[in-house]
Amino acid sequence: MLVSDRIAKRILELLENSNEGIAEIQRNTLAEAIGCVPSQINYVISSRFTPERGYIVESKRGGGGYIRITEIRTGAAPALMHIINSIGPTLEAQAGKIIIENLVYREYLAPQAAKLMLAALSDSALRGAAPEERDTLRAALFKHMLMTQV
Amino acid sequence: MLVSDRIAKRILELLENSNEGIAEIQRNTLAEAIGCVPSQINYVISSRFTPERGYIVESKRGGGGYIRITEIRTGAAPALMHIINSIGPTLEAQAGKIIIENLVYREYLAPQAAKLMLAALSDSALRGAAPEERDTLRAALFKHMLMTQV
DNA sequence: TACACTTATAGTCAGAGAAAGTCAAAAGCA
DNA sequence: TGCTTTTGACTTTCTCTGACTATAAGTGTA
Repeated sequence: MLVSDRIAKRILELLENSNEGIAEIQRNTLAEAIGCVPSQINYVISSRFTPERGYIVESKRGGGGYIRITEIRTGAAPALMHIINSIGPTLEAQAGKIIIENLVYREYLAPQAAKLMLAALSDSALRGAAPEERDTLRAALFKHMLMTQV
Repeated sequence: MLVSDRIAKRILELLENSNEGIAEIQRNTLAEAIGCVPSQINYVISSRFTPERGYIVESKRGGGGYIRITEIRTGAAPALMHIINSIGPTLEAQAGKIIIENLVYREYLAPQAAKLMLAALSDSALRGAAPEERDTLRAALFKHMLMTQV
């Protein structure tokens, strides 16, 4: 299992074990527990715990510093609308995949619907489109499909 | 025996030896074992492990990368496979709509899934693609999405 | 008290490394 | 001759690392 996956898993565990959906970590401590350099924690957070995926991240440096990751909790409809609005004119396959997985995790999307959407957004399904059009198309497809779930 | 045949055979073996019908390979490793260039793995996958033949392919690049080929075991819905195979290289929006409505009527497709698919196949979702590409794209999208419902 | 110095954190960024993907040209075959 | 296979150069994506920077809190001293 990748170091990044282990870090993400650990954070998700902390989120699940907290009633408020808050995980508060100390960067150096977590890095040491996982066995990686501290900056890799930043990498994982900035690549996987973003606002589009439904997280708020705050931190404090210096003595008593911390990183706090908060899971945004709203109903399904506002969450979906938020995502639809936050997706720009283009969307990469991997980014779409992570958003969908997160929606399933938060039970805003049925696994069956998620599978369908993942298939539609995959590179292989969009192979028929010119490469420079794919990300635009993917964004449009995703928005249209999400709209049906609101 | 062709190199491509040996690659395909190897993947099929992996699929058979897996309970879930999943073969996960590392492109470079397999290429080395077979004794070919890595890109030939892509060639074999894109020419033989297609949705029409009942496979779903996912992959990840970078450290810890992989290619995952999932075999769809069509127990419940041969009708869907039949439709996937009967769709040619292009598909018009109206034709897709009729097929979907029919599948819902015959209860092969949940209304929720149907909505998602209709949204993805609509002209408005595909307006980002060049007009001459749309019907090709729609056919590929439809096949990929149907595969997930088998 | 105000200031300087020290310690304890976290953040940033560029580069290296580890895969997979793309595409067009060459080669092989029916 | 026309389709399929094979090859390899180039691209893209994701991960990991470490040096350097920024900020907060604690501590001692004038």
